[in-house]
Amino acid sequence: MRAQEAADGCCPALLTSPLDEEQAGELAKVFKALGDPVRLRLLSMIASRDGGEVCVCDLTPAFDLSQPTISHHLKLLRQAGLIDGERRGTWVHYRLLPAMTDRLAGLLTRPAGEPLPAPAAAPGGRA
Amino acid sequence: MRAQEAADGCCPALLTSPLDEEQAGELAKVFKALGDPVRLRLLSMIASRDGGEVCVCDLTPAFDLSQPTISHHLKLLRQAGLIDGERRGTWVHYRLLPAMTDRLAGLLTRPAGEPLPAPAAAPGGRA
DNA sequence: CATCAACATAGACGTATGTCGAATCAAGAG
DNA sequence: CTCTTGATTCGACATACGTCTATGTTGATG
Repeated sequence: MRAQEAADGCCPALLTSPLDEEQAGELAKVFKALGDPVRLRLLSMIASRDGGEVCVCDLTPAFDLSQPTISHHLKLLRQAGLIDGERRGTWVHYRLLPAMTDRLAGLLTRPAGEPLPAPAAAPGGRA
Repeated sequence: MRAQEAADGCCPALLTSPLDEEQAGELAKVFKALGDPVRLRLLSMIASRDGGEVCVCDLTPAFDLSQPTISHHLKLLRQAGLIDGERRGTWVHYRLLPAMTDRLAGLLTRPAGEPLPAPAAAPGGRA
């Protein structure tokens, strides 16, 4: 399965080797799930709970959006493998799946020994 | 936990404290820029270059897309603060801006001492 | 069984996004 | 100056996305 991650140690190595087309597609889904302010806040609220679980009834009132919309965003986060939900009685509790965030963090972390790209000689006024 | 180092400068601490609405909007733009397979591969190709710079003429033929489309994606990556471009003579060279990827990596990295959410372990009342 | 509350799903609608071809701008060669 | 090559910008279009209202499903309660 994860054939090429062994080549660099762990993961698909976004920053150290050109990304495979298939890997790029998989990763894009996850990043796309993070590419929305509402979902980012939802993930943040879920992840920062010490117990690790948050009831939807606690999430919904924090936004100025309808309940189905929140439910929709939670579904996308779940489909991206970032969170998981479980029904307990009347309420549904969501929790973070740290495996995915760990993987992303690893992808975006430069190897320690990697030389930073030498900055251009004299940055001028243009950005 | 003194999670947030600065209001807008360094580390909004996605996983340890609820994300601010404005921070979420800013972050979402960056993640949205990463939420496309083509852009992920472009970023990967640029970042993995040892010299740190890649000519557009090297990037375009790697895709089955028109040159304007590649240029469009590069523009989005640049607007997200992930890469920067510089024209040298006929060709334009792009390079990674590691500050942004470092920031994202930090956001997605859990603090070492942070207790991982135990999967349905605590039967007691939730806080 | 009837009813209510918490979430999820379905369909609809406006906007954003990815893509293209054509036009335009920038730099070098004849 | 003109012509060619590299790259961005522009205008258009199909699709995807975020949001809503309406409806369905699940579980608790009387």
